[in-house]
Amino acid sequence: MSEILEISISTVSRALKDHPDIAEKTKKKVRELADLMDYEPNALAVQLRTNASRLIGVIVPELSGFFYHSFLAGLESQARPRGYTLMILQSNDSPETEASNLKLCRFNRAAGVLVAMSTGTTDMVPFNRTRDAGTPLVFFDKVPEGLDYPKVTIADEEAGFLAADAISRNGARRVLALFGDPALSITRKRMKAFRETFSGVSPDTELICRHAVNMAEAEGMAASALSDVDGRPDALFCMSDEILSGAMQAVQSSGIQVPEEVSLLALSNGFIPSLFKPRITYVETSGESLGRKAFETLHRCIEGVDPPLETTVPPRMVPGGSMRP
Amino acid sequence: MSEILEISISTVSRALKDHPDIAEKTKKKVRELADLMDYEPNALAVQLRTNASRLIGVIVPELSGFFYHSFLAGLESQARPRGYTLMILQSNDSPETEASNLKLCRFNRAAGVLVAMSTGTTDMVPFNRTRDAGTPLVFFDKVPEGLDYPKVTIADEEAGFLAADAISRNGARRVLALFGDPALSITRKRMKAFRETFSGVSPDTELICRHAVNMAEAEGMAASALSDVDGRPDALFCMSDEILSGAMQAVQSSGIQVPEEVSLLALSNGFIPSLFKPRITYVETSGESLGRKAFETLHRCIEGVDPPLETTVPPRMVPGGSMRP
DNA sequence: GATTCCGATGCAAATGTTTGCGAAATGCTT
DNA sequence: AAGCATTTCGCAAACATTTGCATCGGAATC
Repeated sequence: MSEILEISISTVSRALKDHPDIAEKTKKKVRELADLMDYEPNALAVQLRTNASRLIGVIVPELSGFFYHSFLAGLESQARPRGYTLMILQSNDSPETEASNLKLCRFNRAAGVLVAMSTGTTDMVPFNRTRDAGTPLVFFDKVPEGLDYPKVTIADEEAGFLAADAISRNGARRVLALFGDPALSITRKRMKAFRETFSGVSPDTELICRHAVNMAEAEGMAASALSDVDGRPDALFCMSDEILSGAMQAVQSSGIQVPEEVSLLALSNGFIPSLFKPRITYVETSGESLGRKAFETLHRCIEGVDPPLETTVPPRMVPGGSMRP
Repeated sequence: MSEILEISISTVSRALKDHPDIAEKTKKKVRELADLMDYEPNALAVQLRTNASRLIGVIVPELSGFFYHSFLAGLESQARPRGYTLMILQSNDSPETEASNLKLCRFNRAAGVLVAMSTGTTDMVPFNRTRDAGTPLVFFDKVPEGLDYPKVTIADEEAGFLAADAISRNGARRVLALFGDPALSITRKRMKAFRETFSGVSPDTELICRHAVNMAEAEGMAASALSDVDGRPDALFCMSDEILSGAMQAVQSSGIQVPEEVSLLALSNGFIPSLFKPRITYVETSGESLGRKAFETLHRCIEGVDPPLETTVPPRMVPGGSMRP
């Protein structure tokens, strides 16, 4: 270090951190030399000593896909300026690699961990273990049922409500609503809200709810419904981008006109709906906002102030041209 | 640690690493106790001592884009099993934050750094600085012109060739080819190869090349060409997902039939083309493979063996239904 | 001129590992 | 039984930094 060229060693440390104990002129000298030889303190040593890293572990089921990416973008945009850095791990929907990812976070002494649970995870032990190790843990998007951990999610109920309200006000008579995997709490919540507001607000509209577990299934369901000459739905709702992608295949194949013959509404991040003409009207479930909120609540945990246990990001309607006026 | 319960301290270290010096029975005892009290060595201390972290810095212009997610997914799938972990940083296409990201990588003693350069970066000093600090550095996708650093890219020339060849063999008479920002080396390479093979293989086909800098521009160009009654192209080429997305808006609006009235071919990652019916035929420029290759060459650098200076991932035709048979 | 006090700086311990080297213990050979 | 090799283990240094406490010089006070 610089002490060879001048004097001392701990003085350098203090000078760099602007400690009041040391004289202004030596501070100045140290700073000058420091950036002359562009000195960079060894983060590992610092973190070892202070036992506080600036790493945030992020565990997601999968990295491909549009949602988590916008989430990461939002998260990074918040974390970066505060000096935090993201350590990204994907668990491939396997509880085992999820657990090993958690282990990796502990191993690296992450300042905090953000996790979107894999679909099949039921065992909370690995999570409790990292919490007991003193690492703040907050869930997002795919969250566990209990209330032990802070969670930040899209306001699924509100999104379901908004969607159902818009469709029923649009005057639909028969609507096909496609949902995702019923094992996920997101789909259960969205579906519950959707059904309830529907039966409340326009009880005599025919509502068909189906579950599709992937794009292909969604396409199949939409195709068979659209080809049904007598009972063809006049409105189609898709609870996610994946479902929407599948359904759109069927719509395009069928040659049915949007919105003249069928109205379309989706819950989406916004990207997919903008690919089609007319643009699909959607209720926005913004990954970016989710990322920002997630950082915010994790940051609170790290700072030691208790964050709200449940925070949600509000959805909003984004009009396109896929619904009859 | 466990020495309180038994004996010694460095023995524990050696036992855990299966050092030949220590007896099998004590190894066994140590291991048992270790996972009984699920002991996790402090990565910070280890890395400080050995001066070798398992962090790979990844610097990209932006996280929410068409391409980098699949890249990251491929990268992570390789890095994870080898015990490496990803630290991702976005530079927002600003050379300054790019430089500060590089600094962050040095600061955290990253084992290696992967970077896709920002558009406007010309100053190589920050890069040289991290190289001089002993951190292996490899570029991917958006790479600098010189030959100093290992680079891994899509084989742009080959992709351009494949596309041009397919279109001309398809019997097009008039083709509109939409390219991206001419400032990017990717678009220059793709366009050069495209034009050259075209003029070589079917010199009397009319070829119109245009540059669009974003989705909206691409839409505009495609729209005006498609609405030109006399000179409407019978084939449309898009050099990227972004361009394709824009062009598809125009195609859908125009009501022109694909592939009966116009053939369509794109260079793409594969996701966007699958959203439309008929599926768009495309030359695959796989982000995942790029990610895997990128890890491979960086890994070689880290291990000290010299990697090839330029490696490319070969494109391949993926037939859809958007070209006349 | 001695005591006190204060501002400025250095010492050394501590963080949790790894690792070269030496020591103790054991076994084997004469 | 002594010498030697071999196995098994502990000591201590090193990694780069932070921080409580001691020290040192000088100024101020009496």
